Amino acid sequence: MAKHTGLMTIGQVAQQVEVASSTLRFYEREGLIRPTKRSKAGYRLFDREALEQLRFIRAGQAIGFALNDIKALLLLDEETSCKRVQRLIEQRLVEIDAKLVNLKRLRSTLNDALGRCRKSKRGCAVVADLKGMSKKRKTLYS
Amino acid sequence: MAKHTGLMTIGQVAQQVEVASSTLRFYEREGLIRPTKRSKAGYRLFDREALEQLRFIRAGQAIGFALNDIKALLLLDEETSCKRVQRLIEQRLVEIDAKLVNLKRLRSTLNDALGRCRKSKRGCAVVADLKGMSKKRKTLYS
DNA sequence: TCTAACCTTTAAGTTAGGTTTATGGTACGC
DNA sequence: GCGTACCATAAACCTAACTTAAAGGTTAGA
Repeated sequence: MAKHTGLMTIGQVAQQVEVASSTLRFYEREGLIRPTKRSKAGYRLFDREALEQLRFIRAGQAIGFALNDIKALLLLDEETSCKRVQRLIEQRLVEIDAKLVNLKRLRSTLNDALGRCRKSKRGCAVVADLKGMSKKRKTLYS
Repeated sequence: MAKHTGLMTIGQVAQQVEVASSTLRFYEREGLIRPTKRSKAGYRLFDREALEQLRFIRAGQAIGFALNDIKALLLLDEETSCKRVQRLIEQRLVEIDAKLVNLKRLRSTLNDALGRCRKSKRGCAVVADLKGMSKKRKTLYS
């Protein structure tokens, strides 16, 4: 198959980047990747660059970008001014900071409750806490 | 309506706890709440306790519990041993700690990239970073 | 009595990021 | 030339937590 061109079938690509073939077809439908060409029989054939692109996509996901954002990043193509990229990143940083604050607060709330819960003979401190919590704060988590 | 019983219609409850009426019907279907009674015409009527219960639900959501977990907590009812609650909380704490670690790492990655991105005249440091990232780490984010 | 703002139900739609199923063609080793 | 593993497509399904739509009954106020 694909004798000596360096091209790979969907399954080979899938194995390399550790995603399901169905996911790759889904990415293609969403406009995130495109096979280099098709074989006579209609098989998708990808070159090594596709691997790079897919790793880029997975890395983008790993840092919390939605596929739509990643698509935008892919369309930029390195030359383009990175203003837009900067804005995307800055936005993510704001979100992340908010999450960090909320998670830390949440952590200590739960940890305190757990401490009291472990000590108490009857009744549950955590449940009691939850009952009172909504009065104090709007969101602890996002 | 509901002249001098202290009962409220779904819309009144919805307004008090700031959720949509449809959400309350959804919660009922899911077994999270139940109206005290129905009016002659079939209108749901709730007492003040329902407000408490709903605030409990929202507080639970705010700290990252799924509705199913919250349902379990509601069924416990304060008397019950809080072993199960403890396990739920401990589990959440583990998740939270993992998230904190990932978010912090992510924050500094993005922040570094952003700094370099702001300085560079051409090409985008962030995009370049993303291209290299997948080789270094599995997950930065959850 | 009319009308606007409620309320009821069942069923289907939404979002994101895929996965699964049904049906059928292709490639390769023995 | 057979079996098995792989590929193709379209369309349906999945989760969570809701929202929206369609069709119709109720209530309060002027």
